[in-house]
Amino acid sequence: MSQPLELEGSPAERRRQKVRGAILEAAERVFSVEGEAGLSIRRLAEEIDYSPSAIYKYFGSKEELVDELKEAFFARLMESIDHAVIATLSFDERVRKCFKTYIRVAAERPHHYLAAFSSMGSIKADDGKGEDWAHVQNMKKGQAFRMVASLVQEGQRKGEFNQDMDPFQAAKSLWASMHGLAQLLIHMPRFPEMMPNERGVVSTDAFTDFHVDLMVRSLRATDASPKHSPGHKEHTDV
Amino acid sequence: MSQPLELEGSPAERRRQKVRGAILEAAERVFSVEGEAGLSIRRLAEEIDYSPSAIYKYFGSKEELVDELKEAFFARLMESIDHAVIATLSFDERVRKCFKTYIRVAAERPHHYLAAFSSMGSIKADDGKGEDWAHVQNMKKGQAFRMVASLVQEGQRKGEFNQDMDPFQAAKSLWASMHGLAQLLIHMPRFPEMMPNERGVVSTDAFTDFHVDLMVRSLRATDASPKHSPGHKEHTDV
DNA sequence: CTAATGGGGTGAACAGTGTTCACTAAATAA
DNA sequence: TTATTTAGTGAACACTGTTCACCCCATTAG
Repeated sequence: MSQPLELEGSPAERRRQKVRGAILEAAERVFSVEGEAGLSIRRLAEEIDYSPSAIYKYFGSKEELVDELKEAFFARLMESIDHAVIATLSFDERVRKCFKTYIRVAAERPHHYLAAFSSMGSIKADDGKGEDWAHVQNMKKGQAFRMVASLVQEGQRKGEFNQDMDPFQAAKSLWASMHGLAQLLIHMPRFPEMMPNERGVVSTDAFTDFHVDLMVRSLRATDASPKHSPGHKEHTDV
Repeated sequence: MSQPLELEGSPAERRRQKVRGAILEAAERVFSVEGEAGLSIRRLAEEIDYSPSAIYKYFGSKEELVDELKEAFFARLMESIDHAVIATLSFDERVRKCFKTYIRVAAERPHHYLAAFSSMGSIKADDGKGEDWAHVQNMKKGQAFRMVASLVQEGQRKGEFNQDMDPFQAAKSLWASMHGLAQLLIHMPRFPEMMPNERGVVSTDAFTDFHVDLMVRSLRATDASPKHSPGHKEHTDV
């Protein structure tokens, strides 16, 4: 994945990037196991044999450092989904694979995923200006959304999905459902086995399949007339 | 809500409970605004005019104190849902009200809700023994689940919901979807207004309605045969 | 080739945090 | 009244993120 190759720039710059890389690498190592709580500047400094204050020559703050870890994680998440979706043929399987990959990757790197969704501590101040979540929109240019939304649109064109909903609103709702399961799986790994009133324990994979199945069902075209649907279909291609 | 009345027990015990109550009250006050991050023992001590170490005569640790706040919150959440559901007549509206109340209360007390779902820091060690989430099962005796599960069963009896699924698995899935939206609303309050490609901003209420609508749709009976459903119906009444 | 400059690296310190512990002082029990 | 709990205290420990004056050396300017 990471290509050491030849660091570009002057030898000074190369040395700098090398140290910077070492910091990030060590940070990633402890963060993936112990999370932000276990990642202290002093410990990090010890791990790379530098003084704590040295780290501040490379990163303005701990938050800045962790932000870089989160960003890298999100890039990998998107990459995983892209990879999984591209290699899938049937439309139905493509949709399912997209959701399942998201949930699986999130559960595989719990600390990264949780950190990515935490304004942490004092909840992000809503400054009124609509940029409070600009990072999501910029994040791979909102690629995740466009992908899910376009899958919804494809389903609508094929007549498999309800045409009476806005694909973007649907994508947001689907995201919420994915996010919810991911979060629960992280916080309580035994969640899927809970309340098995038929014989046999339900595995994480099996429950994820079940959840995704419900998600897909919620999109299906039905003859039942919707009571109130705040998403009029507007034929804007994505 | 809170009834001061006559604290039971000896005068000594009464005084003790009074101080304990003052601590909890002050803690609740700052926690609801600033969350666990803003709640420090020293600040709390200052607020009630005691020394920091005094607090440890009443609570074993900060975590223990916060746990009590969380528990109280969950009790209120359940109460709100109960209240909302009982006062609703139509089955369809009852289901919707249940989901919407959960999401609304969660979003109204973001710090409490987030704290309640955080093993926080080093993710809860999975000791193999199945008690890792016992607190949820004990929490009002899993009342929330039984309520949702029984709503699902009612729908199945009425023929409105798909009979080919286990009500408990469905309840878990629905919980995940609720939880996901609640979480997203907390972390990005402007989430509902995101990507409005038809005219007009989508309010939180409207988007919640939309999401709940998809959740209900996912339960609806269809003639389409399910591909793989890990929830065989077992007629075990709840 | 020498001299000045900039920047990597350092230890000490500041302001916090949760928590413990020896110690009073007061209220209760005998 | 005496003995024994027990609420309350201040100081300290071991942490945390972060800053600051300083040193030293590599790179660059003259």
